Amino acid sequence: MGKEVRVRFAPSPTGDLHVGNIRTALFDWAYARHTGGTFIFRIEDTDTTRVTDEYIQAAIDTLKWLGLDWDEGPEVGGPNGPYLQSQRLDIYAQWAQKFLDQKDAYYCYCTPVELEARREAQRAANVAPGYDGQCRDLTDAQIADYKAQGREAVVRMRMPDGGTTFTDEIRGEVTFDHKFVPDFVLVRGDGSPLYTLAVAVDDIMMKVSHVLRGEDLLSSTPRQIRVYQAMGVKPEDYPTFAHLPFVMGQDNAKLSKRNGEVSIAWYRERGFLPEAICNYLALLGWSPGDDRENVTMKELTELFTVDKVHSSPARFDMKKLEAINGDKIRALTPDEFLNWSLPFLTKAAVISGTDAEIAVVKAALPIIQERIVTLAEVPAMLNFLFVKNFAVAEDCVSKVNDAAAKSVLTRSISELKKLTTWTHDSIEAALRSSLIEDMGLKPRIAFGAVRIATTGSNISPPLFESMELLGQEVSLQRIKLALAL
RNA sequence: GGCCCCGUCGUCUAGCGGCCUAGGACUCUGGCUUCUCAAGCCAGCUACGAGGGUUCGAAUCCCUUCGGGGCUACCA
Repeated sequence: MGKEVRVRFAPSPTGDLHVGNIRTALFDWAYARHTGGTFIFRIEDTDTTRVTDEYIQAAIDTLKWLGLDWDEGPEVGGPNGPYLQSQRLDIYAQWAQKFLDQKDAYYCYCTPVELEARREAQRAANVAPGYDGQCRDLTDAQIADYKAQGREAVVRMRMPDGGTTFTDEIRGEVTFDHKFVPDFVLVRGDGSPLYTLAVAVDDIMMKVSHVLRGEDLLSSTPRQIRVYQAMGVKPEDYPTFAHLPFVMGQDNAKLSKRNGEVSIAWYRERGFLPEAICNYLALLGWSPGDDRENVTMKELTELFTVDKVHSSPARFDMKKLEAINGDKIRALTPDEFLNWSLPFLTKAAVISGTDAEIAVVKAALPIIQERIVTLAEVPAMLNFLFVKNFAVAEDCVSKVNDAAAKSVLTRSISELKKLTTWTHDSIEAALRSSLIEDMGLKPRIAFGAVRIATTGSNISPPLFESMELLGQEVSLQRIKLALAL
């Protein structure tokens, strides 16, 4: 109550940040912003065999792209740094030594092979597997003997008898009996710290007040609390825990490459807007409490509270993400839409980026804004305006080379040639009076032929607007070309 | 196996003992609109995992059961 809110997002970048990570980051960020607190970004890179600099940089870029700005962390610094655990090794070593001195921790000389054998035996005997405490009270002679054998020692935390009970903001009171929380390793044989040591130390030293993280860490909470105790932290100064439900894949398994793309970079390339991703992810495990679904980032920070977070896992649904992305695209201002679209157009080589091209794009975007779901569709939608070697799509040729279509196109040419003003209104008026009224054709038949001739496809943005953008000369050229098919 | 978490339409959710013949959104189906595709509008389909209690009354509280998930590392 009343304590300063400090939340952290602390990923271990062993790969690209995925949907689940980002949902956690989003909630951390939203909570910090909602409360006017501090959002800390910390990199948990104690597992040097799996974390790479590339992944760390990618994580930083992804958070930036999503608009999840942090107050303390990489690049921005802060008073509680450094924010990369790999740069805090001496801190962990000091605490580990203190725990050793206090007899809260002890050196364990068991080898991985021995441990595995004993665990196997425990499983076979149907006993809870876990460290059996063999090295808890070694004599000096035993230690000397192990050392003489050249054994490496890990530092292990002593779990006292009893249990740990804490209140999870999302799940309520949770209790773990220490019978099922074996003595755990704090420091590896090579002297490097483990997650269990580093998180706890950092959360305390960085004055983290609220730990919102994935529910996979729920059962590691008693171990962290044990470290707090050893650090001499008073219970009222422990962070508040809130374990977020998982984001699952379609088949109810943890999200993975197999059941849906998980990397945020993938969504970025596919033309999803950061705001759409955040909006959709916010709805996974949280709701404003009413029927609102479309929220901006700003509204999210205003509405987000932990008590509205679910305790049950949610399945990721691409269709709904797409629907929201479409909504967000439609809500873009013309300039925003232009800025988001340009990279996709140049990457697809539809335009090279000249001012003249951009002017056309700018004029054309309004007519496609409500017909696309992702930005990746923009190139295909506008390609007909820029294509050098225009040709009618294969599967559409048969629709414009019959007698009926040819008469439509012939008449269109003669009518359109006469126009002295070339606007979608004048084009429509000319075509309607000649093709529909004079020739008595159904609009979809008549305009369909013109559409294929001018845009090359039976699916296109609105016809008359498209022809206006194309210009009189090019439009006529293309219709003549179709007539020759 | 043990420990822990979770369980409302296909999916995301609203629901905190009577307002629930369970509401919204996405998907799907049908229709309207319409120059194609969209968008928009209307309609429809479909859910409280099961069984016991408690209560005048339960999706809401309790128990059991079944199902799903996590952890059980010198990963995080």
